[in-house]
Amino acid sequence: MKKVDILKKLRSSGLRPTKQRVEIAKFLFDRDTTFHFTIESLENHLTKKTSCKFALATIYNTIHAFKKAGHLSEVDVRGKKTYFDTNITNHHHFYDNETSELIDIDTSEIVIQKIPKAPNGKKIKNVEVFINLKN
Amino acid sequence: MKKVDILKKLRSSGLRPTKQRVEIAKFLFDRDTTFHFTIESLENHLTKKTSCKFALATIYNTIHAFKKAGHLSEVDVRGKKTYFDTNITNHHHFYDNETSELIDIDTSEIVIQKIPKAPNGKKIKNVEVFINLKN
DNA sequence: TTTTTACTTTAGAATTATTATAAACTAGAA
DNA sequence: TTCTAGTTTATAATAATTCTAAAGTAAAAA
Ligand SMILES: [Mn+2]
Ligand SMILES: [Mn+2]
Ligand SMILES: [Zn+2]
Ligand SMILES: [Zn+2]
Repeated sequence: MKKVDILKKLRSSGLRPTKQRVEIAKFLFDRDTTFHFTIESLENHLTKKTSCKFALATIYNTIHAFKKAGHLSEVDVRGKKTYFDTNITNHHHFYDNETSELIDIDTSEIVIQKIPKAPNGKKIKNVEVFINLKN
Repeated sequence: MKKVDILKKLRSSGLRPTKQRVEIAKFLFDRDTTFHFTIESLENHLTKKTSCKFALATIYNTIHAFKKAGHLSEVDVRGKKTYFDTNITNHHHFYDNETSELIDIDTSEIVIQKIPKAPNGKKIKNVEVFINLKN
């Protein structure tokens, strides 16, 4: 992924390319495998890997703008912190309780043979499979 | 379910049968269908349906004791509040985004034909299917 | 029964994750 | 360069949850 794509992510999220935002966008999107993170873990990575200072509010604001623009998704994980995901396609997860890590599962890797019909007047929006791991 | 069962729930959770705890236990376990709730919704129901006063801390403490004893389970739902479940068997859920309500799905109603194997050195602990509903 | 003890309830303080605020700063237009 | 709207930041506010310690109560001991 080139720098022009980073700028595109920012522009399409309605964000000016400031120093902090470019660093965040590069960190999130300039990689070839999915990245799952919390705001806290992202902050740690950013302060470790860049020479830039980040107010927590800037990280929250930028991540929310990316999410709103569809560049990030959110994953439900037990616990108090919100998990975000750079994989915005429909997919499933392994969750390692020991390490608190998420691992992507492509939809093609899970086949559901039988599923109940939605309650009266409702439709199925999407199906999420969450596989808890143990040692 | 008889009162003796309520007392058994309390005893097996290491809790003395006080007025508040008996009311909470009756409200949660003296019913024949699953009850999904947040601490806030439970507090509302309790103050509405009983003549007893409940400190929030008492509700939190009691629910956590029940959960620790295995009488309640927790469900991951998007949002900030923790959801609890009186159904402690392995099962799945519909989630209605409009009403924020959970509906149980028995494991027999979902058949998974193909599932990826767990990552190296890990085992599958359980599989949770979460079906989001829309109108 | 009364007394004693350990456990419980409670109001309010503390903590944690998140969101809001408003003053100082800056990218990009004019 | 100057101007303006948007941005960063420290800090305050909020929401869910947990902690605390004083006052109350269940159940054991006497
Ligand atoms: Mn969560
Ligand atoms: Mn949750
Ligand atoms: Zn993912
Ligand atoms: Zn359930």
